Amino acid sequence: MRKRRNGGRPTIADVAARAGVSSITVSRALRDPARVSEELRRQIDEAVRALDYVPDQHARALASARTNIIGVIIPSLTNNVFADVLRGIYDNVAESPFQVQLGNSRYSPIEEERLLGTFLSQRPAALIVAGIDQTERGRALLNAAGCPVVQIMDLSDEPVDMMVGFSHKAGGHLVTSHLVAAGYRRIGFLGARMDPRTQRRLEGYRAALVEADLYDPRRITTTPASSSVSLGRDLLRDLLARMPDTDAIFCNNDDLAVGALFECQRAALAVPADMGIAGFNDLEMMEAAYPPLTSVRTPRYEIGRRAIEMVRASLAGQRPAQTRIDVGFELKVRASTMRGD
Amino acid sequence: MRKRRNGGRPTIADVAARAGVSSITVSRALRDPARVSEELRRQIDEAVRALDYVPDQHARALASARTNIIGVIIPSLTNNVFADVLRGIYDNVAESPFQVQLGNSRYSPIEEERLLGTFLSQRPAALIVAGIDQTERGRALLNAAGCPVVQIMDLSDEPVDMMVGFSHKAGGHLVTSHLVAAGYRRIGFLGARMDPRTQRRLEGYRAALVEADLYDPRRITTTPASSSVSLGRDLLRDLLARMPDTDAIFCNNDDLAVGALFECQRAALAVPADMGIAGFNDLEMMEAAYPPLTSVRTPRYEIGRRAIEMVRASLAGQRPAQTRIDVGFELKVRASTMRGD
DNA sequence: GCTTGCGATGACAGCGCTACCATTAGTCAT
DNA sequence: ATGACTAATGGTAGCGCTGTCATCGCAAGC
Repeated sequence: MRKRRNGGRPTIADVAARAGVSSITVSRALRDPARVSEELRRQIDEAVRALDYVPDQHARALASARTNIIGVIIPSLTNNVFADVLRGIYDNVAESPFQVQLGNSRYSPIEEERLLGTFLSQRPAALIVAGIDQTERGRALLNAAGCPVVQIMDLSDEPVDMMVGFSHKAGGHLVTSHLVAAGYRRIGFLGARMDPRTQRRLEGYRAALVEADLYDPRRITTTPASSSVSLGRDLLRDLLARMPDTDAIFCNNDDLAVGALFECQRAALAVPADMGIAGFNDLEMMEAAYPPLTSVRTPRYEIGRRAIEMVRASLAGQRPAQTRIDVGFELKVRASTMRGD
Repeated sequence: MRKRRNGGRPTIADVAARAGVSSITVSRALRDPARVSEELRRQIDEAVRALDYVPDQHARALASARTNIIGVIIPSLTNNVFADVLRGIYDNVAESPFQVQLGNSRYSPIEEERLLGTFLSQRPAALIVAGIDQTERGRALLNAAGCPVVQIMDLSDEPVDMMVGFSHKAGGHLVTSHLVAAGYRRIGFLGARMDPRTQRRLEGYRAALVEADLYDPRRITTTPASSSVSLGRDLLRDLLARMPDTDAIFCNNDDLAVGALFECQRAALAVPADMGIAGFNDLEMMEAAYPPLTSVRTPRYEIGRRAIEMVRASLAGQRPAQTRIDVGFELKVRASTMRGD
């Protein structure tokens, strides 16, 4: 009797023996049933079930120099925005033979580059990375990846391969223009983290205010700290200390907007009369706040879903017609910016 | 010249040739440097660097029937509670040779069982699972896993292997007793999802109110829907429609508490005078709310950190002295339950 | 009837690594 | 000096699967 190191799990040879065929036929029946006659296929299926056979992924990967791992690199685990994207990814991978390998770059391009190296050394089936702001070497790694690559959350004119996202600058511009149209004139900006996407939203803000001839850089309040509700409170407090006549704020994150709302309540500033508040992303809580908060709804789950869709199509040999998808966004105007004048 | 399927990556044989040793010595030098003489070790290190050699994980796994994958199964990606736990896990795995494989059971024990099967078929180095409420077969799988297993987030007297968590019932009891002590007499319960941990918090609530002779099951409002801020608003509205004299609520999640706060503002109910509000978990936003919201702080990051710590100790052959760790919790009393009477 | 082509199946040789055992040289007690 | 042991290194044989080529019928075409 042969000694087994694998804890008694059946191998493809066991299935083959039971089905009365060679192991390579079992391998084919499993990977591409059409290449095996119907009768053998039935016998093999029976044997697989009877033995409770599960293919060994490592052996498969070693022999074929291919895996079923989709690497996903995102900058944050705690940011709800990415949680929704991940849900879109995991939900749509669940029924497939693929597995997700998740990496957290913590908003550091260096860390992202390191993760890319680690992931690529495992020959992933595909790679999904958040953002378009890789380091030079990171981009080189992606270009040489030899597998489908999807950049998500943002848009640029030079995708490494495929891309699903929306324009953050346009989003920032839209919401800021809305504040102007609503009658606000001294509009501030609250920004946390200041990662590249945040920067682009700020650019949109700036462009909209320059157009309206209302731009005043002193109303921009940012911090490298990561976004949170308490930070929204603190940033608004800072801004009002410096520029007490500010009459509206665009918060680059919904967390900040909620924090700012609480700070207004604390300072007895009426929203939207004394202070207009708008956020970005439209997390679920925005609509439930009192007053409900204006925000830019971004289709985050959809981004995850589409990314997996593109990956699966590519791997099935059907490269999607559109390799650069703009999923857009939608301004949700709510009471927090409806000034009654 | 031999054909390579691996895209030209150097193998252990290349390193061995360059260092002038056999490949098995390279293998040893990499895995357990102490078993190789210092001189060879130096030469091998040099060769590894020169060739930019990265071991093939799949070949390693196949040959050794072991991997460096730590499987983690959690019930939700969007719940901030688990995001913090994940952060604790990922942060503490980053510097190790281990990799995390994440599974999302979506609060379904069946799905969890399926994931356990998938993960175990890959012979993980260790498994971390949320909760103690596995299916019978899931528990059997864990018992037979043949690797360290850590159950997290909860406590029981029968760990499969190791355990890091706290008592949800005690947490629910503590916060409810606090409401009683603060002078509230008609205390409601808002609960979403009603997963096992939520159920235990409800048990704590019930026990505390029975002790105080204030228990009235009609004040319990629950839903299987998943927790959210808008749900907190809706549940409180329901509760007040049925039991308008309710003077305080324990919300089984902070989301619900924030939603309830907004609903009080909408209904012009003063917090804490007309309505006391307490949550659970103490997410960051609780302290920033107006008024700041009472909650039970749970050490979520710490749970992730300790789980990895236990796993790494076990795998290093140093089984931790304590295999069942109660990380406790802390009641954060804030203005939302400080009635001035 | 014989070639040609094609679909279905199998034999065999690895993929890159490690378990296992063998070998060698050196150390120590007797 | 001998055997017994240890530390350092190597040789060999797989781990479980798939790529590649070979083989075998069998139908179609001349």
